[in-house]
Parts: sequence; C-alpha cells; structure tokens
Amino acid sequence: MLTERQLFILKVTVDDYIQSAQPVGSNQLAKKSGISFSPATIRNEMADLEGMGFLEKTHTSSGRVPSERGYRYYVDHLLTPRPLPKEDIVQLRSIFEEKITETEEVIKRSAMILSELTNYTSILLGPDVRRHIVKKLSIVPLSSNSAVAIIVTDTGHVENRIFPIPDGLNPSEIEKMVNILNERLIGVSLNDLHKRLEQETLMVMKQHMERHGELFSTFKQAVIVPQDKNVYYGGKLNILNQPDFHDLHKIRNLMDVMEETDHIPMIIPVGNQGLHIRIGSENALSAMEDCSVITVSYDIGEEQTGSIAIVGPKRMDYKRIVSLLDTLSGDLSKELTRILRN
Amino acid sequence: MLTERQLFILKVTVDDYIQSAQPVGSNQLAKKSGISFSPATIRNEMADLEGMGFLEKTHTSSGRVPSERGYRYYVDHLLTPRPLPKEDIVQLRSIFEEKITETEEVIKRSAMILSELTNYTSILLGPDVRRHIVKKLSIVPLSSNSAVAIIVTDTGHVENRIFPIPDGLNPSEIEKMVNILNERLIGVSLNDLHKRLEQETLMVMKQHMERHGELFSTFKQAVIVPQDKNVYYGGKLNILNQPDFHDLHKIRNLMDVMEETDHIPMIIPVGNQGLHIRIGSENALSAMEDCSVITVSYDIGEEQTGSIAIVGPKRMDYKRIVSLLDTLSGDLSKELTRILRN
DNA sequence: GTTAGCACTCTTGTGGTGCGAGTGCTAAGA
DNA sequence: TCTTAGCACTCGCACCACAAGAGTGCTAAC
Repeated sequence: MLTERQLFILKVTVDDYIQSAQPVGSNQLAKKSGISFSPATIRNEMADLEGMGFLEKTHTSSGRVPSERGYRYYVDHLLTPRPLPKEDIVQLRSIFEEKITETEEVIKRSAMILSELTNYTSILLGPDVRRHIVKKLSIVPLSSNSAVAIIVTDTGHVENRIFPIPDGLNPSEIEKMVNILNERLIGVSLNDLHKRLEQETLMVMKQHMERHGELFSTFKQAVIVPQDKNVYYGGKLNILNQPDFHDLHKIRNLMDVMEETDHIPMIIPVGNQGLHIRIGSENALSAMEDCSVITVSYDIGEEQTGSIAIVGPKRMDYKRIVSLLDTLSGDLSKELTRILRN
Repeated sequence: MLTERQLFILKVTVDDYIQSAQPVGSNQLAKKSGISFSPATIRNEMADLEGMGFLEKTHTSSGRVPSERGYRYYVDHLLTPRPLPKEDIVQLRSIFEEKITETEEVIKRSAMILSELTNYTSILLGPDVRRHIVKKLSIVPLSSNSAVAIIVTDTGHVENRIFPIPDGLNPSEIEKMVNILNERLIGVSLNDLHKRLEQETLMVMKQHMERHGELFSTFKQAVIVPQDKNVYYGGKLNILNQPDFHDLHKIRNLMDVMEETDHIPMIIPVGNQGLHIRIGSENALSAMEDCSVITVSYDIGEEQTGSIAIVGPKRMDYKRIVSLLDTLSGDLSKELTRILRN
C-alpha cells in the first residue's frame, strides 16, 4: 500500500513531468512550493515508488519518469478534475455560436476547436448514419443508361450514388419504381434498407413492373451505405508539435494508422459509454504504444451515440482533457439533440 | 555557352544526385560507365558549371549538388522523357479497371495510385463543380421549420444543404416553389444559379406565392456552392519518406500549407494548360521553397478542366514524373469524357 | 523517521585527432 | 591546347577524452 506521502509525491511527479516533459529529480521537486521535506526524503520515497513500478528512470542516474502503471494509478486515483478555466469554456461554446443546422457541421467544428484547445489530435465519430431513417427516396435519370439514386434521411443527411440503368428502359418504369420504393421504405433505417428491399419491395415490383430485374439489382447495389462515413479529424498535424515524438518513423506509423478509417474501431472501441482512458500499450494498436487516448461518448436523442477521442502523448494533460471532454460531450449531446428535435 | 561535355556532365550529375541524394564527386562520376574522361577533367568542368551557377557545393570540399538554376536548365534542356515501364502503365490503367461511374471516384483513385507510384504527394483538382448544369432541384421538408435542398447536376453530382423554413408554412407553398425552381433553373450552371434566382425566379414567386420572402431568402443562402469542394490528395504522408526532409518544423509548415484548401491556387495556378514544373523558390509559397511541383491539366469534354499536381523534393525524379503525368492526364481526359458522355 | 553529506553514475557539451572523400592547382604528357 | 596525374589542402564525421552538471543511493548523524 502507498502511504499518504508517497501518493503525494507520485502525483506531484506526474504533474511535473506532464508539464515539463523532463525527468523529474528530487532536488527539483523539493524546491517546489508546498513541499516540506528534503530531497533525500523524496529520493527514498521515489526509490520505493520505483520499486513498486510506478516510476522509472531513463538511465541509472536520471530523474524519474512515470511508468505506464504510474500513469494508470494517477488517472485512477489521483486525478482531481478542476473546473475548466473561463477561456476554455468560452472557446468551447463558440462551437455553437453560429446558428448551425447540420450535425455534420457542428461535429466538424468541434473537432477543430478541440484540437486547437488541446494541441493534440482529435477524432470525432458522428452518429452511425445507418441508423437514420429514410425520409424520401428518389431517382434522377442522367442519361439513357445511368441515373443517380438519392436517399434523404430524417436527419437531413443525403446519400447519393450513381448507378447504371438498363438500356432503353421506359422512364415511366423508373417512376413506378420510385413510387413503390417510397411507399414501402419510408421509415426504414438505412441499415435495414437492404434487407427490406429484398423482402418486401422485390415482390411488389415483380407485380407492377415489366423489367424489374436488372434495374432492381443495380439499384440494390447502389444503396449499400458504408459504415465508416462519419469520422472527422482536428489537428492531425499536432503530433508534430509534441516534444515526445521525434522519431520520424514512429510519427509516420502513427499518422498512417489514424488516417486509415479501418483502424478507427481499434482506437475508439464502439459502444463504449462514458469516459475512458487508454494509456500506451493499453491501446490495441502497436503504433499507438507511445500514446494515450481519451474517449468519451455523447448522445443524440435517446438512441444514437457518437464518440470523441483525443490522441496525445502518454504525458498528456489528463486533468485538462478530461474536463474538456466532459464538458464538450455534454454540450454536444444537448445541442445535437436540439437540432434533431427542431 | 555550355560545351557538349559540360551539358553531359551537368545531366549526369543531376541524374546521379536525383538517384542518390548525395553530393556527387568527380571520382564517383568518373567510375560510372559511359564516362571516358578522368576525374580531373570532370573537376575542371564542374568548377566551370559552378561558376555559371548550375552546381553548388554544400561546403568547400564537398561534392556538387544541382542549384535551382541547374535543375531548371536540366528540365528545360536535358530531360529526355523515356517511355514508361510496363509495370507503371499497368498500375495506371488499374485506375480504370473497375467499372466506375462517378468522376469523383476515378479522381480519388488516381490520386491514390499516383502517390503510390511516385512516393510523393499527389493533389488532384476535379473539374469546377460550379460549371455543372442543374438537372433537378428538390426540397424535402424535415420538420416544421427545416428542410433540405437538393440539387442534382447533369454529371450526377449532388449538392445538399439544410436550411430553415418559416414557421407554419403551408407545405403546398414549398411544392409550388419547387415547381417554379425546376421550371426556371434547369439547365443553369451552379455558378449562375444565384444570379438567376434573383433575376427571374423571384419575380415569378412573388406572383404565385404568398409568403415567398423568408423562404426565398433562406433558400438562396443555402444554394451558394463553395468553390473549393474538389480537391483530392494521395500520399499526404509521403514527404516523411523523403530523406531530403528531416526538419520537423519545415515538414509541419509544408503539410499545413498543403492541407489548407485556400492555398491550393498558389500551388496549382488555375487555368494553366499543359505541363508545368515549378522548382524550389519558383513556387509562390515560401513553405514550398524546398519542393518542386509538377502540374498538368486534363480535360473533361470540351469545356471543363482539372489539374494534377505532384509535390516532391527538388531532387525529384522529373523524368519519371513527367511521363507519368503525361500518360495519366491523357487517360483521365479520355476516361472522364467517356463517363460524361455515357 | 528525516536529512546532510558524500561518493558514484550517467548525460551532455566541448575540444582534439585521424580518416576519407572531395577539391583546386600545377606541371607533365599527348 | 587539351587532358590528366599528382599533391597539398579542406571539410565533415566518427571517435575519444574530459569536465561540468544533475541526479542517485547509502550512511551516519540529528
């Protein structure tokens, strides 16, 4: 078990290292205000903390640096979230300042402001488009053999895709199809669209249309909505500002991993409610073993959820980021729900 | 004037430096096959070339490196474009392999393949959306006070925007408006949309609709199509692979500049027909003073044009890139024109 | 239990040295 | 007159030694 003083020293050490990015030594610490014991005492305590795996040395006679275990203990037990400074709140609120009516726009702005505020990289996941509900379907013919399919959802999101249409098809056939589609598919989620298309609509079309086959199958192809359309980044280049990252190779790997939307679920586990902190090797991706990721979820209405993530060095300003994310998560939930209900 | 031999030595020097990224010395050059004179002779010639400003030394006793003037002379007079190797052609053609029906998709793929092929960063500008012609307009009400405006162009491009509608507006009013818009605006380019809206449509709407004012003005706001929607990148991180870039600060500046779409016109001058090479400080942006940019235009149909740019170090493989861009430009023009006509 | 003192360790910066690759110049050779 | 061998010279770079500084662990005294 840790003594009161050990806890205190661990906390101060982590705080100091987060702030300075330099290994912290006993003399340095002792000079700080609020510390009433000598360097030697601190050395003894630090040696104990190192023995327990909370601190590390970069070399035999260096100051100490928190280990991953140290960071973990710090965020689990020593984090005293302080209220956000006014400037930060003002900045955060500026996201919603302009009357914005599109969720996408709000999320984009959030990503930007968040990265500016933190100097880290922010990743925001919008709500899964595939849970949106079809409000209207239409097909606009472009030429004799192609048309564009348009799906509008209840949230005002628009999906559109060009697809081929069989040669010499009667325009009235397309109109018929659109009518059938709208009759049968309004109110269905994008996710279920494909299934419902097969199950119900195909039957009806068989009855009412002559050349349903080809048209139907190409249209069906077109309306597969991909999963990953909803990722927004802020401050992708901020890693380059961090003194912790100097190895170009590692930077490249990290940036590569973050760009690749396939990896997003590894960075931000889906379905995670609330706030989570993943430190160094706790991350699933080895390219992120020098990073910490803080994620928080937010809600839109009762059902849909999105996520916010901040990727920074392990030596991240946890206190500040946690407060920022807490606040932003709340604000976003409120604001987006409002937009949804409007 | 340069003698035949000086030209030869300049060319070989540049070629060698492009390939090795190391200052090239007289001994090293003399060892190369195809060189029949001694290191001393080469030294003399190199000294002359340096005197004329085509070569530079990194320090008093180092090998030579091409100066910007040297590169300029090289690309202007010494570039013998060789036919592309088969592998490259195969790769390039793979862009059009899958049956793709959307220009956007083709351009995206081009950017990707191009960056893979070159190991540099590619920037592709699609044709200016604002020159596309309106094919259909529609408005889908989302709630009592918002709706989404959708514009489909002849190319199958879809613009959509959520905009507020006055409270308690009769749905039939909206329908009326859509009808009027479609009557008057089909065939107009997105660019002219705003103007035509003011000039013609407003009058008609005044006659037929009661509460045209508010609805009209919010709609008008919504259909302003921004200019810069059509930039695609490939291999943004490839700069990190180049041995020429090691200064994190410069890398950051460069990446910053490239991400910012406002700067794109400075990187790719608009309206440039054909192929252009800009070396180092010939670039408008100081962040790019260590880069070379090769741009080429391509055509879609008779009117619209787009651009391809490759951003790499001054020590770029000009020969190869020029051939690649020439070929891709031709292929893209052909393929996109085909899609447009289909 | 705390701390002053001290020997010890390790990093960092600096100056010296040798090697290698390159140059310019001179003088001899073609 | 052009070419080239030879040579002295210049840097960059890697290597080493050395001193300064910051930090540690341990011991002994308070």
